[in-house]
Amino acid sequence: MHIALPSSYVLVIAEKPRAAEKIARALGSSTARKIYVSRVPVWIVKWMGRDYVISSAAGHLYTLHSDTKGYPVFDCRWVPRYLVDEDAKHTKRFLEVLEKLCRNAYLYINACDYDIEGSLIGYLIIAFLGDPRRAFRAKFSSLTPAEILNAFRNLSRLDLEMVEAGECRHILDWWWGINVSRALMDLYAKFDKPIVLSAGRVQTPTLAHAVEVTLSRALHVPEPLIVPLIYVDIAGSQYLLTNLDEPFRSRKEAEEYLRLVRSRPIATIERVEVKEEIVPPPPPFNLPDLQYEAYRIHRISPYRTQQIAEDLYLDALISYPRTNSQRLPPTLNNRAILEKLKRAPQYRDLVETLLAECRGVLKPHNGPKEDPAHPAIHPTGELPEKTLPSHHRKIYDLIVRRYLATFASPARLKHVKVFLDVHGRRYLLEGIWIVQLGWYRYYPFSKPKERELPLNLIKTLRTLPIAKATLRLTFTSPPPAITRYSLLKWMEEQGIGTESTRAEIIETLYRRKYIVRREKSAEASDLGIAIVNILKKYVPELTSVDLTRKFEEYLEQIRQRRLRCVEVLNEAKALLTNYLERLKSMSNVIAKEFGMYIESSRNTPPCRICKRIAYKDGFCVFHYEAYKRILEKAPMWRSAGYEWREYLKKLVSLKKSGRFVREVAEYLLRSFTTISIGRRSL
DNA sequence: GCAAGGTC
Repeated sequence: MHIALPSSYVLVIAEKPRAAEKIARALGSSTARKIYVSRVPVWIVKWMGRDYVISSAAGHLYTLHSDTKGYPVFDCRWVPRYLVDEDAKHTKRFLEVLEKLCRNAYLYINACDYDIEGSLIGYLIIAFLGDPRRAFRAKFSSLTPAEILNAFRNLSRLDLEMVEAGECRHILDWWWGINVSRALMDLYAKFDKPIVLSAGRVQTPTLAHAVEVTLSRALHVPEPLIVPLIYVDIAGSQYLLTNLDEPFRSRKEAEEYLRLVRSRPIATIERVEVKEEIVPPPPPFNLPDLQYEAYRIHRISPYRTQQIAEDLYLDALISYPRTNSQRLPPTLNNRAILEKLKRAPQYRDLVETLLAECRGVLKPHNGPKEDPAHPAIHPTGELPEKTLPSHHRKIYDLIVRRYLATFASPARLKHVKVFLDVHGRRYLLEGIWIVQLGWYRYYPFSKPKERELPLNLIKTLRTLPIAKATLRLTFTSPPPAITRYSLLKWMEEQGIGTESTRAEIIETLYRRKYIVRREKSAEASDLGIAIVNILKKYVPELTSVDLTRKFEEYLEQIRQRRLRCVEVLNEAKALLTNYLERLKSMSNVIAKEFGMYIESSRNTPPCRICKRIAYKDGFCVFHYEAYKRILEKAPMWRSAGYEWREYLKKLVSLKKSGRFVREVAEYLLRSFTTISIGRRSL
């Protein structure tokens, strides 16, 4: 059936099709009619006696662009995205439909998400295709009918302060990012054959963090630690105690302690703690929680998880995944979803147990995080038509189980902690029981490992006999290696990037080969280290999260009309021009600096160990730093019983030694051998 | 080609 548009109407512009639908249903309830124009959904409703046409963008339909080559470049302007972005072809349809709809509209309402980006997305459409003088803003913080109706009954004027702040943010990011990226590529081309490089307000601080972790691992000199291993005997079984005090650094002291323990092998019970813990069921998933669990349990990267969740969503198996909400709305028919899930053999028993357990009362254990547009991720109850690929199946299973678990009863644990004293040092013996399985039945990935202790017997005792006491030599560990997930978490903690961009920005760092896989984890590459060190020296702002903080302050001032965008831009332009001129004038020096960090057979003079430029004492920056640290820690190792040569050998064999440390230790051993053989031959 | 930000 063909439905004609009214001859004149109020045009409502939402940010995305799903929001348009919510608005249409709120205003028009059952009378809302939907048509498709070029596959873009357009809703027609009558509300308060007026005709409304409701359609949507698909995120940003315009982007900043400049035709100017080289740098500095500041002349970017808004252009339709599909013209300059191969991956944005679909935005053409949306833009053309809005262009048509704008022609017969007598009023425009910007009903995009009520945030800085939404204000800008809607404004640009109205400014380019409609008329801002006949436009209003609808402000709602959730897409519930009540909020939407309230927003439309109380329309605001266009929020031009928000628009100005949004545009300012876009331009600042573009100026900093494009200019510094171009400068880097230019400089690199003087060192080696040209490659694509980039830098930006979010990616560069993240890379700087990756570099810091990588270097502190690669330069890690393990320190020897001596830990007493004490086994107590309880009713014929042996239990290893956990050390609560610092390990010994000196072998002599540790051996004295051991002699003391063996001379009187008794542990005194200081205190026995018994605690019941009630573990509430988890909230349903939002996207970050799902990404965290997928990585923790299946080692699936955050980016991949997001892609898989989108696939599952497009297959109608789960709800919209790009949500920050940990809440299931009361309107959701959980009963119906569970009944449908029951058709899957692997969930039938679980669902039946759950329904029996909660006697049909399905109350989700909602979390605190909310999202204006979407509920928490949940299965729709639809079942896959064919077998899902392995990773898809794992993600789907996580979502289903987490959804079931959120309705289940709490789990109950019993913790027992026995605090002991052995000759002045403190130890712990721990037991844990699952008293009631609760939600772990549905979501076993969080179930703790049980460890039983003869508690009743322990309660009657004041001492425990020591069955065995020895010393174990261990070594300090480097910080854990970076992973896609640890970077994502770091960005979240720092408050840089957004929900939908973080995972992608991390992929950019891998694509540029700034971060590379190494064994099971990842590390910053020489290229990544070079970029960070060079930018730290010449464009320091870009390597720290402070730039984001500065932007945030500026934008807030613009929103309060205490500052104008043009003032902020003038300041940024002056600063950047200065930096870029310096980079240009120093280009020969900087080209050489790449050789400090990146191995190349053309580097002269080379390091004694690798093909970087020698920096000091014949070593490159990294091997020199490692050499310095090895010398610093030598006394500590001597007191643990290692003379110089044994120390170096141990550094070579230890897995915990940093890469540069091991290479220097190998080198020192090698040159030591060469010298002694040389002498003998004399 | 280069940013970061929306969403498909």
